[in-house]
Amino acid sequence: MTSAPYASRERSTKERILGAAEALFATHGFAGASLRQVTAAARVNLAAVNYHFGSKDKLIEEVFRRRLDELNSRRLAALHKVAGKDGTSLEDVLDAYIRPALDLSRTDGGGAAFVRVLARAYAEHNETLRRFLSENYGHILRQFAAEFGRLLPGLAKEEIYWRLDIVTGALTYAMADFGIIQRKSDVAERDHRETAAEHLIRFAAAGMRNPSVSNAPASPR
Amino acid sequence: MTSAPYASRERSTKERILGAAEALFATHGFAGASLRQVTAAARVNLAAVNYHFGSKDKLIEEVFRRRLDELNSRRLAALHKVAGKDGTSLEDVLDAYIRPALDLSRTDGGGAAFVRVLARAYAEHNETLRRFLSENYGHILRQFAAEFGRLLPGLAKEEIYWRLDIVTGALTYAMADFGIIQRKSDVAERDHRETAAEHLIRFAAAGMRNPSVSNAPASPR
DNA sequence: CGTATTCTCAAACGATCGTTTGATTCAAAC
DNA sequence: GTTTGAATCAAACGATCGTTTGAGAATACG
Repeated sequence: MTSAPYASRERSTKERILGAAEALFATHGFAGASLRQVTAAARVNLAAVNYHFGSKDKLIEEVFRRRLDELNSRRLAALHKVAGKDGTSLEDVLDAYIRPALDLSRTDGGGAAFVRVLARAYAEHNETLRRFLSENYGHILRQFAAEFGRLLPGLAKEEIYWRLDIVTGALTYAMADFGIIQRKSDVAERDHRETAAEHLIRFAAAGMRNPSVSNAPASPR
Repeated sequence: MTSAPYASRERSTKERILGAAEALFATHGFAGASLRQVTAAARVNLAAVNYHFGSKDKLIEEVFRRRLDELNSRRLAALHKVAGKDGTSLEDVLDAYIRPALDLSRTDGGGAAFVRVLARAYAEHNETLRRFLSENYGHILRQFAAEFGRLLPGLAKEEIYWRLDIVTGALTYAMADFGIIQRKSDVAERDHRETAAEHLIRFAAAGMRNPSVSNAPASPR
């Protein structure tokens, strides 16, 4: 294992494959995007995927790992800036959770595509993928839940996990721009995402703050 | 076109195909579930799909139409029971929106599978499917938005659509049981969904009631 | 009855899938 | 300059995909 040959090109073969796979997985899904589409978009040979990653499944895992590592550390960094402080508000913690995903979706290098890939991953029932995501998300989820518990002492631990779970679902949904409502055509994509994040933070803060009710809420049928 | 031959079997070939397709689409996705899997699970001949439905895409559309017609009419019926009345609360309207989906997910005939299919449809970028869903969902969405506007006169129309959109995303996410948090093993599936619906109604009501803010909420970065 | 229509079935179609192979090209090591 | 190993390439592998075909079975209708 010496230093890589062919290194004097714009981006390495592995990175080009990862970028192309990210974009195509976002558009056509994991089963819907073929390795021939991916390698053609990356302008590399078909065999390069199995050579560099081993298999299509391993490629999928690598697409996730590259972005999730960054997203997780960013969320934790934002959380640690406000966690345990006196003046910290619920909106601050939610912002630490949501903002990094928004920033990621605005990254030039395909972050917007990855957010859609992430939403697909939630919809996929693939057990291998679910375990992979749970390991990554569960780590930061516990730390956020602890901080929410500090700011909302009246809520049970399980209740907090419930609400944070809903926030995550709504976040994934909104960030991926899967809404039924079409945004106005004159509103740019990133302004749309920014507006969505603001709405979501207000929405989520109100939902998290809502006092717990002992019994069933609306019509108990 | 006379009455159908072969009618004297447990369930018709078309219905068996639809049921098997629903279950397999929920598990493996639209591209991930093959017609050979579907016809094998339905115990019908491979060619039966193209004979009865024309193509795989038409089969997918029919899987949606069968359930969405029922879900839409149920939601509208529930809405019309409370719309325009004096004592109607926000929770009542949200219940009219969420409860039919919960009931559908508890249907014996594969409704639980369809809810997962529905969540997949939101994650799919398929334009044909998006248009099909938008036509069905847009219809009831307008009526619900009108009632929400009556109960929340302080909110702009666009704001209501934003929030209702987020509720729909969170609903789809929660109903499909795609949460990160694993439910306790001793809690049955339908109890889990019931609890999720109650949480979602409380969460959504608080979010819908949250007064509008003129400027950006949390950290404006 | 016989004819017509609807439906089922086994088999095959061409296309595309993920993966593997073996030769070739390239850059560094000695 | 020769050797070495990593990287790329065209080509093909077997498997599976959605779809079509044509013959046969089952029902409906005269």
